[in-house]
Amino acid sequence: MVALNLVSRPNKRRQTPDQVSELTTNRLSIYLRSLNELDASGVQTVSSQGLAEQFHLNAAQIRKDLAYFGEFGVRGVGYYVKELRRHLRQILGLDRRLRVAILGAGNLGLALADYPGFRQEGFEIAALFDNLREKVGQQSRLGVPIFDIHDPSSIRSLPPASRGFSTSRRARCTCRMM
Amino acid sequence: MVALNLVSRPNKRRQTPDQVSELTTNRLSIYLRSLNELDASGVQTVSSQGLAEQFHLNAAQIRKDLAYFGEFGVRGVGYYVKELRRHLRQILGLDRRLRVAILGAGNLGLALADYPGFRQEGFEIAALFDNLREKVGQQSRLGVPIFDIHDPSSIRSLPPASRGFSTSRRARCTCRMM
DNA sequence: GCTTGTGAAATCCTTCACAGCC
DNA sequence: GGCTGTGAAGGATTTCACAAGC
Repeated sequence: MVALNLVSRPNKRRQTPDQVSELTTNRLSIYLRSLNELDASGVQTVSSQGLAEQFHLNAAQIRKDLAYFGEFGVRGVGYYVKELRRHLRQILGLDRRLRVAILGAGNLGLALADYPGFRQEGFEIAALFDNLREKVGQQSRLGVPIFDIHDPSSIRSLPPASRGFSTSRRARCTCRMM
Repeated sequence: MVALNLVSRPNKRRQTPDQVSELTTNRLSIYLRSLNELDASGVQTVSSQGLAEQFHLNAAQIRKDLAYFGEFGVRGVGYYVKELRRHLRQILGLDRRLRVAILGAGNLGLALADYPGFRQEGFEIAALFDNLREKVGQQSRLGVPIFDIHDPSSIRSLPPASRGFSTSRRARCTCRMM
């Protein structure tokens, strides 16, 4: 059993609005993936049309999604990839390290804990939880410690800088990889 | 990098409708998870209200979602858990074995390939793909074979019964676990 | 009594179309 | 010329409210 919170919703009330639709924020994380690639390929600017074609979306929708958080584009030019990427990471809350815990330290939990792709995106897998006594106290190959799922307070033994989880209400994982 | 297709959308045109909203089908798989648990606990019937409270949803919405595919409920009683579960599994296409491939045979891919939870839900992980020469030809601990990602035709060596994948267009994974 | 199924109303989301700007 | 930002129109989804049925 695995719990992860990868698609971090924006903080309520960041720079703008009352309520951002979840559909919008889901798309933002899609745009961000594309911007990461464009940036890595050295592309400087991209138009809403360009993004739209990639994802079979409507260009106006993309502009609306983005305009919702500010005026990031330049008329006649499009969006500067680096700049938009920075903005999206901030809007999605990916500009700070996000500490995450994984429930279940079986093969899957251990593999997820050490998966480099998460770290790369700014997620810090800070702890594993399991209900098997013999696992508690152990750690993953890369050193993620395993705690007793029935004794959440045991996490106190973590150094304070690593505490403070954003726990998702349900043990449910909604992740997009690459 | 991992590609999985867990939330199987219903076949276009099963028993009813022109177009089922993806929002609806996503919720169906949420209901199904709950029904699995209720069934396992021996609960016989559940009302739309009962389901709604669990997920912070509107009871009318749940009734609409379900009524879209037929009249599964009984007025004054609710829904029979076993029966509704069977219907949902059929609607979501989980009543037949679904063959799935995973791209990437790293730690994560290998752990996913052997994760028992998938099999349990009727998914058969039939193949792994990787681009590392030394991995091709190997297999996971439980015997899922690894193929060359650059040579998809190599999958021909699988016994015919295991062929025929539903490939997702993008290497993207949207899975909910438990 | 309680609960479903469902039109109608309300709300939310997407698309169009164009003014405004580079 | 090309592209963004955005009001308005159009669609879709959700919620309300209640008739119908057990």
